[in-house]
Amino acid sequence: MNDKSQRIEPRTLKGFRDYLPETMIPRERLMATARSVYRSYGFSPIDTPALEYLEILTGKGSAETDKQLYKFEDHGGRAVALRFDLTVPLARFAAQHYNALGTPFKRYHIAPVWRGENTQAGRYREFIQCDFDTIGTRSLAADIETALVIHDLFLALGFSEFSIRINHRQILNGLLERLGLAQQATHVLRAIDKLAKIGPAAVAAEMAETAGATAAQSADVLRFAALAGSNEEVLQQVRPLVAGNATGETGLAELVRILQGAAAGGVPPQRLCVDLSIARGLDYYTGAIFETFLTALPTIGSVCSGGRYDNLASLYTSQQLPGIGASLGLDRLLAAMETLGMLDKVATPAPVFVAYFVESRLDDYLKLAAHLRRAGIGAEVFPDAKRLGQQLKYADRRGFRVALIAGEDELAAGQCQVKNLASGESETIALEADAASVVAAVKRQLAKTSGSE
RNA sequence: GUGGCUAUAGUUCAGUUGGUUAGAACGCCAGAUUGUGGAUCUGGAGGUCACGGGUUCGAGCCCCGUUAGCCACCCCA
Repeated sequence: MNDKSQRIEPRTLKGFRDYLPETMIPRERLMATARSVYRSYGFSPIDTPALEYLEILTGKGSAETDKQLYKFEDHGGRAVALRFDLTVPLARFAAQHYNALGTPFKRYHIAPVWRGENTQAGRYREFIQCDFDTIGTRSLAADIETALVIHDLFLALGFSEFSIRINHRQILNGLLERLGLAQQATHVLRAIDKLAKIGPAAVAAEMAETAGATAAQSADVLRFAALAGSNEEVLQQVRPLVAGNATGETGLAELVRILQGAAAGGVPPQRLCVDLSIARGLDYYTGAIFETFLTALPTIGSVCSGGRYDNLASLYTSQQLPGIGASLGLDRLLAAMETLGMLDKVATPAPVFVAYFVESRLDDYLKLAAHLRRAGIGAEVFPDAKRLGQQLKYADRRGFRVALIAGEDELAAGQCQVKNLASGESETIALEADAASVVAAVKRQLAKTSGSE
């Protein structure tokens, strides 16, 4: 077994990753933040299996998603696949439990999904999505609420500079109808979606190639996709372009209503911008569509996207299930926060370090830590009675914020040092049977240092 | 899936037209300081040069394959 040639090389599959504490701690914090924002709006948690019958996942898929599916045969000879998003499982789930759920139904789902596509920076084969959806209602109140949730979410995550880009599929469809491009809508929208990235000339070329658009049609499409200015200004310019087209006028009216509601709900207009170049590649969107960009890092792409769909579960049930939802890309957002330096290098989730000073006093340290935990403060007792300097170095490296130090001298005097590791400040506190004063001193010190957990 | 670039200590990288025992910085461990961390100094551990084959008297360096990473396309979170 010790023979090196027989040793198995430890490694992870392409596109899959291990998570060390310093990346897992912020990851969990983000998930907890998303969870609490979703719950504050009344969204309920659900979960579904990682594996589904292949036919469930391929039913609505395009050739593209089929290629990305991890599919195989299980031990019983069933054709199965790993879910590649959380929306298709929701459709199956809603169709299957329709009667038990009732409508409207609001759920959130934070879970990993798998895509067998090529990797790239911030793009992996296994990643977490944080979805929230409202199904069973066509009310624009749900659309408005989607904007509010996204807005609250990014504020709660610590961002102030971001913009939620909003558009409406029916406006796009109305415009395309007037231009005679309605049949090729999917290709045209896919091309428009790339406008910011590849520029108008390349978009025109793509539309000519994939949608057979004439030069005049391309020019018209690009003209409306490039409309800019304040929301009022953009809407003003769109109005005549959809005038007389029922689809376009409906879309425009809905968009106006959503903007008004979002403003009433507290979203400042600079954070919710009408952007007619937002198209979303997925063809099942039928109404409002959203993408969210970080002002400091627009190149990373959308970190939270979604939109309204008319009929989520038509493949699985005859029930009409309209809805709207969005998905936070946790791993992409983490990659962004990493490059923006927004993540603390903390490798411990407990803020208090208890030094193991005198070997015979272990029980005293254990009691001290227990009192802190009872007060809701995480505490770790060092496992070895090593030199104090080494223990403090360990505490410092891991990002502990307060250290408790009690040697023979302190214990004999019925005292304990409470040391703030950020400032170096240390106070000596009386150590009562219930350690109440120490707990109070720890709370005081923790309040002085910023930090989470 | 297609095309391009890359792979040397835990990390970031040196390594000269192929030529003896592969280096640095940071990190890690220990000591200077048998009760006080983030500074300094000293010492130490750690690499079959991603893996497998080939060319050569000789390969970290050249060739082929595999794996992984990065970039573009595609698509998307």
